[in-house]
Parts: sequence; structure tokens; C-alpha cells
Amino acid sequence: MGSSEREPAVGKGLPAGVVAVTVDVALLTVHQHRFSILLVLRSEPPWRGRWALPGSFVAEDEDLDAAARRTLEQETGIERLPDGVLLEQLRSYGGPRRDPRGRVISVAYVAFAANLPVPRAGRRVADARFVPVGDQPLPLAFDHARIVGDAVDRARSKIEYSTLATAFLPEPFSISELRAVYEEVWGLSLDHSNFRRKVLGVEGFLLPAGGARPSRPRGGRPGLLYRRGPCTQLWPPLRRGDPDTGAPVGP
Amino acid sequence: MGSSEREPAVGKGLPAGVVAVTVDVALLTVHQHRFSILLVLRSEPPWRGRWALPGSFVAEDEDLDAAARRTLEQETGIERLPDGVLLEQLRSYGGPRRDPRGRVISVAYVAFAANLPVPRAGRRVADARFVPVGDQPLPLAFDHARIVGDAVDRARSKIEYSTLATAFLPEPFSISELRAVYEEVWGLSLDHSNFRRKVLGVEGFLLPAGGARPSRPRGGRPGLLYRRGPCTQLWPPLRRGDPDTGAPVGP
DNA sequence: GCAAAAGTGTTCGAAATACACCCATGC
DNA sequence: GCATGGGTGTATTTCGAACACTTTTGC
Repeated sequence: MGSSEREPAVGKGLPAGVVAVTVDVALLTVHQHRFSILLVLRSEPPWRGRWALPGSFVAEDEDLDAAARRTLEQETGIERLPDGVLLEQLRSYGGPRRDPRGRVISVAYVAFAANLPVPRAGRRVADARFVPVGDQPLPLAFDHARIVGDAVDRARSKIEYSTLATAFLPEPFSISELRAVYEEVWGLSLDHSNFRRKVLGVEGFLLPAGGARPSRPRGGRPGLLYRRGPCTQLWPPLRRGDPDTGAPVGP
Repeated sequence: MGSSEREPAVGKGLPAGVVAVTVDVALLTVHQHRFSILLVLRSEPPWRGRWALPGSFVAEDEDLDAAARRTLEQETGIERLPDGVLLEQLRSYGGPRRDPRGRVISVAYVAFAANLPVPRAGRRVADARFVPVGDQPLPLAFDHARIVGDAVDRARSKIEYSTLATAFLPEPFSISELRAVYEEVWGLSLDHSNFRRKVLGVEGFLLPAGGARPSRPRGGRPGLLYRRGPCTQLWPPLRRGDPDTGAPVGP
């Protein structure tokens, strides 16, 4: 809300409504062992036939968070977002020329999810799929490539100091599965022994869930299973870079 | 931005413009040795006579960052924002009832500044001043108390792992002055010896500027002076909490 | 000289890394 | 049995916190 108006006020004191507001959601997940993002194929102009983030205009009486949830449900055929899907605001994008239809400001969200149903086409969307983040990027509509980049940066950074990585796994999960998430998102390998010690050393991060499960069909001792604990921040953080060289850490 | 419209499109494909967008700026600084925020006294409704963050509606062809800069200049009598003032987006606030005039979404910014001129009243503003963050908070207009809280959290967190704290100091500065910034923002005391070793150990953080300056009128050895280096991220981060207890660290 | 603050050095314990080694499973 | 991965232990090293000591200033 403003404390001063630049343009003459109209109606109840608001300037003429020349700005539209959308939400765009970058849903990140680990799908078939690949760190991936949910994209939709636009079936209407502008940018018809291009891949884009799910997005829609904010309705008149709708909270921004609610708009983000609704967008995911409407455009991907996911009836109701499963519990455990984390949705947080990323940032807003408001360049005056970012949408050919006029002045459109987008409030972007990041979502972290596990175990989603295969997405299908929804409203105004011809197709929907998970696209691995590391693959040659598709040309995206609007400035969505930048939003995707910011979302991926956020995820890579946030799993360092928060328990976010568990959001990429269905419960219960083994420590190896959790380590595989870190390795896939960061693109490096971690020492299994030290990783285990670290995550178990953070109180309230992992709760024993009972039971065990082999991680590969071809042998190996089954790993004990855990579920998410109440802790949300990691201290000390997990590290993804060498202190001196900045190079990846790993065997 | 949107890939699907919820409401019928009008004009060039945009829904009816029921949403207004503002920027609000939380300018943080260390003023007279107090960690402070710039507030303005509203001279127009709504919330006339209340303290608030500087804010204004985004103009039709204006980038969000530019709107934030303009807002600071117009409402505080600061002709041109000095170089070295850092301005970054905080997040957006979009509750449907946060402004009595209608649907107004605010893109909030945080600014980090040093050595500003004393603010004065500007457009639609009766007064402007720096208010220490730690003081009994004034009742603020709109949801600005929440925005202030988020901005302060951002600052307290960001000086841990970035070189941001130097933005609160005019160049050149001594290491003690830098330490005083940390102590004031975090509200604790730090070991002068270890602090010095840490900040000098981060390559490219501090560049010798030559000369020295006593920090107090009543004696003490003058401290060598430095200016900001090219480094922006701190590794390892400076710590503000005890690893075990979460309690403040210090003598 | 004394007080105060900057700058330097040292000690001690915690923590991270890099391994080696054993255990449990599939085949 | 062998290969594969989970779980445990440990030596080495690095790092940080604490604190003693020296230096340079104002008074």
C-alpha cells in the first residue's frame, strides 16, 4: 500500500488499474531420480505452444498463497495438493515489458513436493510434465527461464541450512534416499558415512520410523527408515563446497 | 506470469484491473549508533497521522526497482540516493484486505544505507525520521509492522553470510566500527580479537585504505582504516548464536 | 602513569574429513 | 562365495572460542 499516489486517484482512492497481477509457480521435485521442474505447454496466446511455468491471474478476493495453490491444481490436474507440499514465495517480477498484453507483475512461488501424480493437462494447458533441471533447457515463455533459475538457486541454497530436502521424499525414507536427494540437487557425491553422522546429529531432523528397505534391487544391506521430525533449521549446515577452493566436496 | 486467466479477459487479454501495486521500502541504517529504520508520517488518508514505511504506487511504465528508488527520494527529501545504498526486493504482501481502498498488493524492498542526510518531509508526508529498531515500536499503518519485522530479520540474517554490514558504514572505516555495526544489529558483544581475525581472513572483504582513526574521544589506540573490497559473500559466515544453546556468543 | 582500545599470540577442545572396517542383503 | 550398499569406529587435521599479552593513543 502506498503512502503517496503518483497518479491522480480514482474511485476509492486507487489509481487507474493499469496493472495485472499473476502468480507463477516453480514446482520442484525429484522425479525418477532427477531434480526436475513442472512445466506446462501453453494452449492459448500469448506464447501459445511454448513451455512455461504454471501461472494464473490473482482473483479479486484471493490471497497470493491461495492463488498459487489454485494454480497448481487447475493447470496440472492435481486434484488436491498432497500434504507436505511446501509452497513459499520466491520474489516478484515486474519489468514493464515482460508480458505482451500489458503491464503484468508476477509474484513467483517455489513449491517443493514429493511423490506427485503424473501431471496432466489442465485449464488452458495442452500438456504438463516434469523436466529435469539439468537438461538442455526448453525455450520458455515470458521471463520464466529467469524465474526457474532463481527457484533452482533457492532450492540448492535452502537445503544447506534447512530440512527442506525431506520434502522431496515420500515417508518413510532411508538416509541413503535423503543423501541421493542432496547429491542430485547439488550434482555431486557425498561421503555416506559423514552424511549419516551429520543428519542424525541434528536433533529433531529425522525420527526413526521402524523397518528397513533395500535401496537397490541388486543387493546391499537395507537402510533403516525415518520420517520428518519437527526441526526445520539445520545447524551446522550441510556443505556443498570446499572451504578453500569452492570446489565440490566428495569422494 | 499467467498462462491462464481465471476471469474473462478484456482489452488486450488482461482481466479487469482490480489490483493496484505499490512498493514499500524499509530503509535500514545505523544512525547515531542505533540500528534504525526510516519511517514517514502520513499526511493523507488512509491512515493519516500514522507512521508508515515510505511507499507509492508503481507507475505505468516503471520497473519495480526504479519505483523503490523514486519512492525513497520523493518521500524523504533525499535528492539523489547516495552510491553504495543497497536496495533489494524483500517479498510481496497481498492479503485481500490489507488496504481499505481496495485490493492493493505491495512489493516490499529493503535498503541498506550509511551516512544519509537527515530525512525531511516529502510528497504526502508530514514528517520523516530514523526510528531505532529496538525501541518500543510505534503503531504503524497497514501491515507495515510485519514488513518491518521481515526486513529486520533479513538484515540480521544477511550480515552473517554476506559483506552487507559494510553498507552501514561510510568509507573508510575501522574494524572496530564494523564490529560495532554487528554488535548493534545483533544486540550482543563480540570478541574483538576473534572478530578482527575473521574479517581479515576473508579475502577481498576489507581493503587497507591507509591511515588510522581513534574511535573514542577518551583515548585508545587508533584503528587502521579499510574500505569495501570486491567480495560479497562471507565464508566462513560470522556467527551470532551459540551452536548448542542458541544463546548469544560474546564475552 | 593510567585507562582504553587496537593489534598479536597461544592454548585447548570441538568438529569435520578421510578413511578403514564390519554387517546384512541379493544373486 | 561375491558384490553392493548400510552402519560404526577412528586418526588426523582444521577451526574456533577464550584469553593473555603487547602496543599506541588521550589525559
